[in-house]
Amino acid sequence: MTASSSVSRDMASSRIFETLKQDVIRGRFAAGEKLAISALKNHYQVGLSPLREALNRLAAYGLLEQVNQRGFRVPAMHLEELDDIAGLRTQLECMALTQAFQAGDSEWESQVLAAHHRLRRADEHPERVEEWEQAHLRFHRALLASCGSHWLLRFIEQLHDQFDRYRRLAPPNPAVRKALDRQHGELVELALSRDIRAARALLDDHIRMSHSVARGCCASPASDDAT
Amino acid sequence: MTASSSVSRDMASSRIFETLKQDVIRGRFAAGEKLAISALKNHYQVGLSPLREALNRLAAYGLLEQVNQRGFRVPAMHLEELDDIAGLRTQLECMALTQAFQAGDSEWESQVLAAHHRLRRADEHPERVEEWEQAHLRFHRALLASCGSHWLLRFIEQLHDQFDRYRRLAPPNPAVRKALDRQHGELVELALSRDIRAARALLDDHIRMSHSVARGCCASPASDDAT
DNA sequence: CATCTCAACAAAATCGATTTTTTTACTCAA
DNA sequence: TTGAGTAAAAAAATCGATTTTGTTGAGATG
Repeated sequence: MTASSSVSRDMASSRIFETLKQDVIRGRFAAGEKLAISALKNHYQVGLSPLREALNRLAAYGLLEQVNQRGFRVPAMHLEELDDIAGLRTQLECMALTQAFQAGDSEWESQVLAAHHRLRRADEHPERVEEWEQAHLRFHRALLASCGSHWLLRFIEQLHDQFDRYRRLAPPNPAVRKALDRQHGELVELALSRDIRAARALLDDHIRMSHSVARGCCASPASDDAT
Repeated sequence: MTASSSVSRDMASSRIFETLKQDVIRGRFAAGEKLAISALKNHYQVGLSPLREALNRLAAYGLLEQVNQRGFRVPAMHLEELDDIAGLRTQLECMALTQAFQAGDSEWESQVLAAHHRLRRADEHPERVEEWEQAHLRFHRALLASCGSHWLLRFIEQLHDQFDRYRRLAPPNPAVRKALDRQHGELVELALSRDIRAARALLDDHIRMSHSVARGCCASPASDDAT
């Protein structure tokens, strides 16, 4: 197709930004760990300048911390912060959901259905975790996409990334996964019938469930060591 | 004082970040303008690396846009986006205000009073605009500081910066300023008496007033030109 | 024995130069 | 006149080297 021919590959700094972002979210670094810049440079095989630009962007995004003359570190994790993130995420997503239901047109409905279908398909291959993760993210994006607020969506995305950092510490749990998946189906139905009240309650539950799972794994936090 | 002796000056990149941030917010660049990197380098007298790191941070923060292989530009301004920013800011600040009133202790009350006093003092020198602006920002920060949510405060700060970019386009208006200042005083009283309902209504009005002022100046937007 | 100093070391931040990409200006043909 | 093609110019991105700053530990000092 013609569209894909315009794939002007992005800059090294953008590529390394995405890679590092995923690696932080997936917990490939220890919480509180100091990032040795030259080690990263060798590991990812990139130059110093694009690497530093990526680190700066990640720090501004909140997935790294920058200390004055002593480089970058992965933020420590605290139960307290998880609760903050989950609580705010619930409020913002419910807000967006309401607006999305009010403003959503039939194109939105189609996208939600499509995203849900992809999510169910991804569920058939339990071994490909990352594909499911991506489909899951996209489903929730699609559900709120029609809310009409650029900034609300932006903050929700940011909170989602923060939340995922905690959630992914927890080991996979088929029972929970199954329950969450049932909720996804119900959310689609409620979207089509525009049942705002029920959908808000369900989304609240949905996040609460993930929250409590993540909470269990954050309880004994190998957090704020540094040395 | 001893505290100020620990002024380990920050890196060049942080300094230029702050400078550029203020310059964008204060409208020293045209909306939609492309930033010529080497021109900035000369103008601010900094090296390329710290400059680029600052630009990357600003882009991640949302005060600049980064296009793939063609550098950075100041975001265009749209009435539609102003409405989005103002609406979301109202919701988030009211949310934070409620929590701040519930969780605020006497230390918080003291800080609010102190910030309000500084704001009134700054008001006595109408010529020093930036001092008033800073005091104003700090007053609103102090009012919400005890809300207990790091991330909520972070998002509010970000929206505040975005909002200011629009608000500062409007010419100074003594009548409006006076009305806003009266509201600041009322907010302090409502904070001390913990009158959540009244305070939310007042804060809503407060933002709405600034919003409509900014809206007047955004109506004929010299916005998305680029050439 | 604890603490301080300072040199050697390691790491981060910055600079200057090079490489890559985009934009501009121009030529020639339809 | 217009439009495609192309070479020169400009700008952005990246690299390698240098400078600056923080850290460590041996030896001196109280």
